[in-house]
Amino acid sequence: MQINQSNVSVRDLRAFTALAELRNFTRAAKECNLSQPAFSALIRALEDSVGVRLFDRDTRKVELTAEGRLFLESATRLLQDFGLALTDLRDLATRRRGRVAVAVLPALAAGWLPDVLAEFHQAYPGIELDVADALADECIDRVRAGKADFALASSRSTSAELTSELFCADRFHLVCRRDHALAGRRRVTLQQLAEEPFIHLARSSSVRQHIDQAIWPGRARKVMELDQLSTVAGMVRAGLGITVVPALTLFHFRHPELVTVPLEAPGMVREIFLLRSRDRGLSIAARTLYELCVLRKPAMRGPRSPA
Amino acid sequence: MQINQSNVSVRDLRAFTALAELRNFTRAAKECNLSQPAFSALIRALEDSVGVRLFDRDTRKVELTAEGRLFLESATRLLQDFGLALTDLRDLATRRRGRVAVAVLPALAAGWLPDVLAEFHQAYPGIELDVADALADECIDRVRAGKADFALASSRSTSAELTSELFCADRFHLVCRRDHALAGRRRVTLQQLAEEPFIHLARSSSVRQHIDQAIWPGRARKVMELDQLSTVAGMVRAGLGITVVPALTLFHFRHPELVTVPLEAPGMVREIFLLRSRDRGLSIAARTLYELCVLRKPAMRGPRSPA
DNA sequence: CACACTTACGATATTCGTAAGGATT
DNA sequence: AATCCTTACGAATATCGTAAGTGTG
Repeated sequence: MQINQSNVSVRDLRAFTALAELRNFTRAAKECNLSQPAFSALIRALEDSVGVRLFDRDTRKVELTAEGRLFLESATRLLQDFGLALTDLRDLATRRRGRVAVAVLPALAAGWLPDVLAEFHQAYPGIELDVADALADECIDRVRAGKADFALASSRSTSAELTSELFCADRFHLVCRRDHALAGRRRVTLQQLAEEPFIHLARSSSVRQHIDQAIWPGRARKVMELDQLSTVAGMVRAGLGITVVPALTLFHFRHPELVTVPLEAPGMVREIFLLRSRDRGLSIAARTLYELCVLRKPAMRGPRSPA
Repeated sequence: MQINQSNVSVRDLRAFTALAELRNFTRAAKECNLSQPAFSALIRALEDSVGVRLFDRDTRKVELTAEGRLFLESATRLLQDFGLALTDLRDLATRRRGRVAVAVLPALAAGWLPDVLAEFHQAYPGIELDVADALADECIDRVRAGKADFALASSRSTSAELTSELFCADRFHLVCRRDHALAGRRRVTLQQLAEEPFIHLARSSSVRQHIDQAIWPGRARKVMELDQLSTVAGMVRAGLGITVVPALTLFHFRHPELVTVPLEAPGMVREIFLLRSRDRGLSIAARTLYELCVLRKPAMRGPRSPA
């Protein structure tokens, strides 16, 4: 007997239980796909390893010893537990079970993500999904805290813990009423919007920040400032002014009275990044969703105007 | 990945948990007494075996994957359970734990067994003892039913399930008062007792059966018939008669007014047998007590008269 | 003498350690 | 340059199957 350096394998336990059940070396050996002498040696090695004789055997009879009976209980339970552990693990690997948590900008979460998640869920119905629609800072926090596997946010990571890669570039569009002077254009420029009454989003939104950077505040004729894009849509529809929003939010403005026109403003792009922890790799489930997101990523130019 | 023929060993799990804890191949390898490359190969083989990547590793960092974290829980529990199973088993093997059940004739159980058990218990205090003091038939039943590991009884086994070996031969002694005519003899014969008033045990006792066989009933002057030997002792002491009992019961008659004299009756022997199941081997604890019983067995001639 | 476990032994696979390679800080 | 994981490869070890051995009913 080695000094407590016993090395018992799952196969050993299976051999043991097989012999305990069949009480016959020859048949148990066949069950384990081993020659009978090899099987015999295996059992002997196991007995040495645990330090106790497990079977009383002569040429006619094979019986568990009292100690063997005790060990059989343990061995059976161990095999069962191991099997369960392995099943769990393989369920994860085959994506039959699992969990993915993502943090996504509200615009993407509402407009683009649902179809992607639907596709994902249909392919892997056993995987639990956790979506947080949050602004950039909270997205980053969630990834950093391990509460999200990855995030789609509009700013790069601030710390070295996260990696970021460009996911898509969200270009801006004019939104106006169908009867507006610019409604028929294929493109519009910032200059053409300078004197238009403008419906703004709150200063805290990333959209507003981009716009303030491009159209310096003094130039635009601000009519009002709102928090929700759907409210902005209502205001524009009522003829109170125009607005400018990134392509990914245009789904808020799909309405027969409204028209969207791509904005000609080369530098004016809201970049969206895919953020994830630098050291903590993605789980299989998370990686799968990650890959699907990349595969289904919105076209870089943004969707055409619905007009 | 093999088709569900995974063979994982305890050593693999230990390596896995070591690496999960240390997050460093070199140190974990040392912990497992392996060269670092061998350890690396072992981990890779384990990952292949379970079919899932368990660690994310580059040259600078080793981290569990999400799947690895799940498996760590299982592995830890499995190792713990295995350790417990092994400890239990080795406790049995080293006789630090266990249980022995014996069925023993009342005479042996009261007179001879206590000292043997005391010795046994001192040597192996962790082993639980179950003693049934029962007559021959019940002793046999208990062994056959698996309720006793072995028995000391005064008849051979009736069935082929049990093996019996002669344990000791219990010879008969006269018991009389110190002032009795035969009290001074070194030996007495059956003839010398023929006319003595005789205190009998009940017909069901094995002692009585031996006596009835040797001294045919008509010849003895039966004074009374009792169930308990200690009552017989009292009657003899009161001068109501003599009796004849086997050596192993003489402890009932140790009294200043009583004398015991070996009986000269060659064929008259109560044989006591050690009985055990033919196929079911003895547990380590049982075998140990068995061996001690044989070692401490009463001398074949029976003890000298205390006179 | 037929069946079932054990021993013997040469062949095959695995596993090991050393040394070299490659990547990251 | 130092650290740490991986690859390469010959050597040591373990395991396997065939065949002979042994004991029991």
